[in-house]
Amino acid sequence: MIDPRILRDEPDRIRASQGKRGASVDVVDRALAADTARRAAIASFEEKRSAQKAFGKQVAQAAGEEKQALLAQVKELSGQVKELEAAQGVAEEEWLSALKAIPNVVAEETPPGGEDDFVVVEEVGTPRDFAAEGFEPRDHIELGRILGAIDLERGAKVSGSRFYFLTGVGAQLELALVNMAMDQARNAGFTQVIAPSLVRRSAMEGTGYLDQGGGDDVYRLEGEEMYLVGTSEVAMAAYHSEEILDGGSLPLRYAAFSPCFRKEAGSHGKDTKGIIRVHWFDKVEMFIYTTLEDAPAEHQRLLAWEKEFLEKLELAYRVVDIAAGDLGSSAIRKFDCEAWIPTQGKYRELTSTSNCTDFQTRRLDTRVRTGDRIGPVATLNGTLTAITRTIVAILETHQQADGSVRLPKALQPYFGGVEVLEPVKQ
RNA sequence: GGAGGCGUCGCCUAGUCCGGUCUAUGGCGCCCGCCUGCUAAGCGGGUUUGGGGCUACAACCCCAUCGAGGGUUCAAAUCCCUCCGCCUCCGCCA
Repeated sequence: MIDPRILRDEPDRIRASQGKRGASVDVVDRALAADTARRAAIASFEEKRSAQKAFGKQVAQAAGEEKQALLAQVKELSGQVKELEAAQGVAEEEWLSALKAIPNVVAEETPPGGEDDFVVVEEVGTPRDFAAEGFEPRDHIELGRILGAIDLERGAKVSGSRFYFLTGVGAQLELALVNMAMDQARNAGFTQVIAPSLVRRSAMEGTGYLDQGGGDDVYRLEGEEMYLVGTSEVAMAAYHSEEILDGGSLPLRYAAFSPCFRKEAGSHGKDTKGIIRVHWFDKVEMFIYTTLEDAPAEHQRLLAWEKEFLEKLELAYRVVDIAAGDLGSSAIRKFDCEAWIPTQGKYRELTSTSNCTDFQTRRLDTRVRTGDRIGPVATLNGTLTAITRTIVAILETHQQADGSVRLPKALQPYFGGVEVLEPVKQ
């Protein structure tokens, strides 16, 4: 939810942002009108209410005939107050829904346009040239099979399509990656968190995931108002909801591990093979609470931590600055790190970091006290590692002609010093 | 899953049975000032949050806020309903 003050004082800033997103400006006019109507409704109600309260005091002191007379008079007033109160409620609701329909005001630096209008910020490392090395790379499905690391057949048998078992070195790989990510985060001053992946409706609602397409991508528990999170961002954003944080405690940096669940509705036919796009995966997510002023700098730090992790894994990747129209409603800017996937011959998203400013906290009612002033807090999130895609990139990038896979140096200590994963079958 | 108890403006607490003088009591903590060689003590004052009006986003006035949302009533912290949370006991379980 955007700051109502910006809507009132600088509606053109929002209109410009909508333009950059390629979205309609109608929502802005609707919200402005709703704000005016709301304030009028508040004024009428409060005026009558005040009169009623004054009357009430007289009633309390009066007795006998005088009291009866007063009661007769105040009864009508009471009816009016009720009506005006109801009208105010309606106006508030309309205002709130209009306000919620406005996505966050994109950053000045955010490229305008849609999905294809991203800007490549940098390319790090060089994709391996397998032709020059003289062999055809195997895809992660084949590698996962011969290493005994990924069992897709049984995943489908037990849970359905887009499910998998990580087995043997595959399971080891996940644990190593999680530990390496958590260690990096801890060394950078993060608080490590294991977050619930099942949340109540208010948490899911507060982060806005139910707005987008009515929550098409979100699993809901049958017969209960509980939801499976698609990212621990949901739990971590709700973590400090309805709290006033101490200004001195900022920035609050959390590294949260949780399973993530996505229905992947609408992506039928995309990435149907392997573990690039699955209904469930585990992830270590960085989540930050900080001041609005510091948010852009913190965003860069998040990006730097993501890059550090990918570099330790010796992956070739690029950083892209996502265009306005491709941002979620809560982000003002987003960077994706995309790793080179050899058998696809292209870069694929491995991590993503967003600056959501005070869009989420306003809705979840998280604020900060600085001195004697209470003000808004910014939240930012960034992937440290989404296990399945990280595994895909590692296996494909570091494979050797015989089907073995070299482990990146930084990962070896988390693997008992093992340097190479050897095939266990052909 | 069953039974019972509880939820008051940072923390503790009075008030809830019997609705109006609750503009919510008192203590602790914290802030400002006074006093005192310094400190402590003492004394005086302040200390929920959101919204609206007016404006310098000051002061001031108003409205809401006693876990949340409804209801009854001229009037609700107080009565009724629903939900949420916490605690105790039983059952079940890792």
